[in-house]
Amino acid sequence: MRPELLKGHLDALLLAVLEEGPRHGYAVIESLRTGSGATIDLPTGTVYPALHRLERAGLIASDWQTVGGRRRRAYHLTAAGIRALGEHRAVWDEFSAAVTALLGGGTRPSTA
Amino acid sequence: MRPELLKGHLDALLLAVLEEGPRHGYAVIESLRTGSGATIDLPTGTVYPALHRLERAGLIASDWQTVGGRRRRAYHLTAAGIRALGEHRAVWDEFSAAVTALLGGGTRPSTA
DNA sequence: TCTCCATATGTAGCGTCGCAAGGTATTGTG
DNA sequence: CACAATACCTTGCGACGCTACATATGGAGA
Repeated sequence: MRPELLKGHLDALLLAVLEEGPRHGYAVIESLRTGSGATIDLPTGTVYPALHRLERAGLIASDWQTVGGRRRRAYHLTAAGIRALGEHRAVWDEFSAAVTALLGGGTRPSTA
Repeated sequence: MRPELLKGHLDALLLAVLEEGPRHGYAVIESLRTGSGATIDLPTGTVYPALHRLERAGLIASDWQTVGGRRRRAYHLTAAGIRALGEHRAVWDEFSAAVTALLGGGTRPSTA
């Protein structure tokens, strides 16, 4: 699928994944892929900067761990992040409803 | 709502509106607003360049009209545009299903 | 008549942000 | 010793929606 479709929705997805529990970057990518049926499969160059952005914004926080000699950075939601996730969900509901309505308005043949 | 959410979906919406019948730019904006319950309310600086892009891509075509002394440019779908709209619908279905699944995965409290 | 708004179209430049590409380091395997 | 998998990071590009501005006509109101 065209990648730019994500624009503006990435933050919501990252927050939603972290709501299920703390994850490090690599694991976040895994969760997105499995949770979406392989539809959402993001490169590290997309996810890591996005996580940094969210941390800078105070929506998530991180702790460094060392597991088997490898350094990991585990992210978890902050209170502000939980709030933001709620807003994102509301925005997504409204946006997706609007787009679905407009796209289905013509002949909607697929639903048959 | 945040505007960048549209990224990548604008073309689909424009094609869908034009599927209902030929429209000029101003009317396209109107149709999007009314068809989405005022959620999708786009500035002309967004819509006109997008229509030009779609025409350059061969997905829509235009005819100049003069109605009441005012020049209008009426756009209509081409065969390629109809095909593209179908693909856009499929992509949207997959994308929105994936995002909805991921966003609802945690606690989904709103649906009660 | 003059002004102002709605209609109707257009462009230039900016900012955002996802992505491709490249880079570092460790553990384990052959 | 080489190579893959794990795990992290950054630079720079490109796409594209938006703000702001510019232009022109018709009709309503002062």
